[in-house]
Amino acid sequence: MQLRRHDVLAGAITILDEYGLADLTMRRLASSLGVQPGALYWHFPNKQTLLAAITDEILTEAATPPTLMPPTPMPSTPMPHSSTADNAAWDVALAALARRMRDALLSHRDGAEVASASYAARLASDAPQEALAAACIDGGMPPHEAGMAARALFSYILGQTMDEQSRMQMDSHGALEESASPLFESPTAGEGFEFGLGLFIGGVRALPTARDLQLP
Amino acid sequence: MQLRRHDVLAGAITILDEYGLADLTMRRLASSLGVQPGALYWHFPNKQTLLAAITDEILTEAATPPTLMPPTPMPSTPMPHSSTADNAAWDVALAALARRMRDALLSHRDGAEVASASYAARLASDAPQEALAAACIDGGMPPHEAGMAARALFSYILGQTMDEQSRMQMDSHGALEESASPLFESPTAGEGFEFGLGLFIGGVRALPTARDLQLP
DNA sequence: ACCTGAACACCGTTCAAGT
DNA sequence: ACCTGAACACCGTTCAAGT
Repeated sequence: MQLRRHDVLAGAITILDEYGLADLTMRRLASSLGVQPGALYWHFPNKQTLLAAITDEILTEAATPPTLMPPTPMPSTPMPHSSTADNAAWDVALAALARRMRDALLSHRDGAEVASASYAARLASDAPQEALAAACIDGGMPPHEAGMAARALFSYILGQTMDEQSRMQMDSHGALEESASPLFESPTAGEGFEFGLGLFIGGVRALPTARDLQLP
Repeated sequence: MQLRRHDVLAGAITILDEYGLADLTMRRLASSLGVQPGALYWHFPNKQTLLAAITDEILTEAATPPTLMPPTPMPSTPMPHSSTADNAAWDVALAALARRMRDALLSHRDGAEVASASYAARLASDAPQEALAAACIDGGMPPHEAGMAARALFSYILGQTMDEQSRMQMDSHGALEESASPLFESPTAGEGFEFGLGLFIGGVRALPTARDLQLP
């Protein structure tokens, strides 16, 4: 049976989920696929690129909602409120997108760390940021600002989720802590993310006002 | 001449600035200090801890402003507006703190990446987040929310700065790009950071209002 | 086209033994 | 207390040669 690019990717994700990023080595991946290490380099030029492919696999689906198959168009029933071109619930859509990305990262061990490394190496797809930017544009933001807002929100999603995930790993791996100054009370799972997301969206909502004011 | 912990740290930062994180190996650091690799392990238990010490060195100073030596107390001149206990310019202070942290990270090659790794490993000091939280409390936020806001803002600072820094490195290392979809127009240096910071602070400012509304 | 065999040039970490 | 010498157990990557 010949090895296909997709098999390498799937094998890598399996090792990631089961043993974590530290144990995801090219040699270990090769032996789990019953192949010599060098064989992997026919399918991927290097490890960084393989990690970026994992990142895309994890996030790209979250960035493109299932297109919500219009539930078999019932031509007789007129949709209420569906005629306005401008999406009134842009904030709901933006928040939903952000949560989908967080969930996708959390659904794989060390997912946020892998993604962070891939984006730092500038090898992963910009689809997630573009999806966020599109939601901002739906909210009436000019494209340039939407791009910046999307990048800012995505930075937050990656960083915050990485933080949560490393906290999880520390907790499961024999937690002791609650030491000296635990930065006040640690928020429960997801509370911190939701709070930061709320701040961000509140900031976007306040933007038209802020433009007249003086930003600090 | 005996090696001291501080010398190891200084040597590591020198290699980081000159050659980058990829070239900062324990063996290379040892030979630059004229010592065997094993010697480093008397001063630091492992490489991760050394990297965390670098992170603290880079960020702790930025988190604790120079205390603004009260310019030789002139007891005769009464300070105008200085009697209010509540800091009215909390947003200015918060933004200034965030900028100091960004600047500190940018002042060392791969600084944001080193910090990101250290915080992911949960080995770096929480002083930066605590400083941000204190500024939020000065703005009237309850401690629990201030902690969450500080974590969120710090995640943003780390992520966005890492993004900028990796972009810089790509630009200097033979930039081609401006390819297919450059996520609209790339912001000029610092513009992206300021915009996201403005969103975040706008969100904090809008918090009391938002608490009555329904967050999405 | 896809993979093996085998090497190259490294890593981080440990630890007895020295001074 | 601080470091050497030397090893252990790995890495990612390359590349002629095979099929």
